[in-house]
Amino acid sequence: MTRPSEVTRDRIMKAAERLFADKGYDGTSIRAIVAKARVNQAAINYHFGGKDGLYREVLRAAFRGMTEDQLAHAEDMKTLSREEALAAFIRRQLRPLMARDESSRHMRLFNWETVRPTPVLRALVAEEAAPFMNMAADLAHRFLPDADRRTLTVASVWLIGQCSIFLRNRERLAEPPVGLEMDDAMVEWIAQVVSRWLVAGLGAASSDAA
Amino acid sequence: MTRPSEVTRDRIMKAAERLFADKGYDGTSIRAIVAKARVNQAAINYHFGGKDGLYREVLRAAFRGMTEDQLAHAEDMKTLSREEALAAFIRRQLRPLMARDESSRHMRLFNWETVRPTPVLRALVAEEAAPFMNMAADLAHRFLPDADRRTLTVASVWLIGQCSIFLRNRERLAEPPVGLEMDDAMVEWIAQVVSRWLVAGLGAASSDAA
DNA sequence: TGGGAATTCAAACCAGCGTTTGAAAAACGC
DNA sequence: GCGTTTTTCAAACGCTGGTTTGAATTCCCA
Repeated sequence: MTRPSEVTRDRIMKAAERLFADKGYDGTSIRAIVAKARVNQAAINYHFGGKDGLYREVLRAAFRGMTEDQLAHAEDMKTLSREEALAAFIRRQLRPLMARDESSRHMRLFNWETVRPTPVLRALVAEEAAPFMNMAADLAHRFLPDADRRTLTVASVWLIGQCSIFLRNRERLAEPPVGLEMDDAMVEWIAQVVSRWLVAGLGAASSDAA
Repeated sequence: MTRPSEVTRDRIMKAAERLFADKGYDGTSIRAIVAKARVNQAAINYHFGGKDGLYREVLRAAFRGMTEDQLAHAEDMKTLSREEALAAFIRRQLRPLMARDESSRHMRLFNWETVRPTPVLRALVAEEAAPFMNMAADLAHRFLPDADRRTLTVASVWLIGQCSIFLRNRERLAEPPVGLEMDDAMVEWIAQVVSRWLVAGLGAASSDAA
């Protein structure tokens, strides 16, 4: 576990996860990673076979972690009303705006993929993202019990995409002409408002389903 | 107008607009542009002062065009019910999925900026995007007449971000595990469904506003 | 403890990028 | 038509990516 080689591997993963989450794949250079991790430049190629391999590994770990998060919350979700469950779902999506912990980084990594798919890893993403998709699909199903598969699919994708504009534009939204300072209170409030709109939207749809 | 120098300028703009719309700023290289436009590589620097200058010009033109589109539709919007207006707004956002005409390219360019802000041009974007923001704000206001400024702002941003996940992931969504083939009928149908959810969501909120 | 494998390291390599250069060609005004 | 300006062009420059190299070092186990 704490073999010397494992620690550099770990240092690289940690540094890479942070940088990829903040700047995305293209925005992160090998040299930036090794500087942050304080390891030699060739170490990435030695341990991961290249930048792609490292990214694959980081993304895989992030998805695993995120899936665990989701599964852990999935139990709570069942005890919540569908409205509360949806609100929790949205709040978790917006959480990276305030928190800088591990699961927030995972969420931001995932968000890069939803918004700017990395050419390298379609297969992995498709595979690992499935549990997350199911989560959203279950949620949608609670609001649209009579909907067909296609409707549920679109609803899931739509729910997952709800918050990316806020995540990707934190700094810009703070400036004119928008002027939304993203402090904790604001994020919490946005989560509430958006949740309310979504609940009302999907909730109404369930009653007048065709 | 048809001075020889103008034609190469125009060829460059045309090619660049297409490539930037498809691949974004970082994904598009000078060499790709000049190959498509069939002009010399130095022409971009000569006519636009560099890649940044060219992008600024393309983006400015695209925003101008898009603003015109929006203003043109703004009149129609007033004659429509708020529900129909919202549906039209969403349909225009999704239009780039089916059409490959000029205004679709403008919309896709704008979408790149909402989703992955270019460091170069914050000022321009903030300035030129204002009319589009106002459009969304007006729309939100019709559903939330009693809402405060902050709520309207969030609602506008939220509306603008609704469709980016569909625009940016056309190819991926077509594959498993999602499997949404984006033909014209599908796009039209998605526009309808999403519009209905939004209408119901914002419509309900107006009645129980705090 | 000795020897082979695993790991680190500084340095270089190579490809692609945006940009610059300086001369050749074309266009323009008189 | 001529001299000047504008515009094109092929080539190269400098820089930053990711990757490779080969020797030096460290680790690990017989």
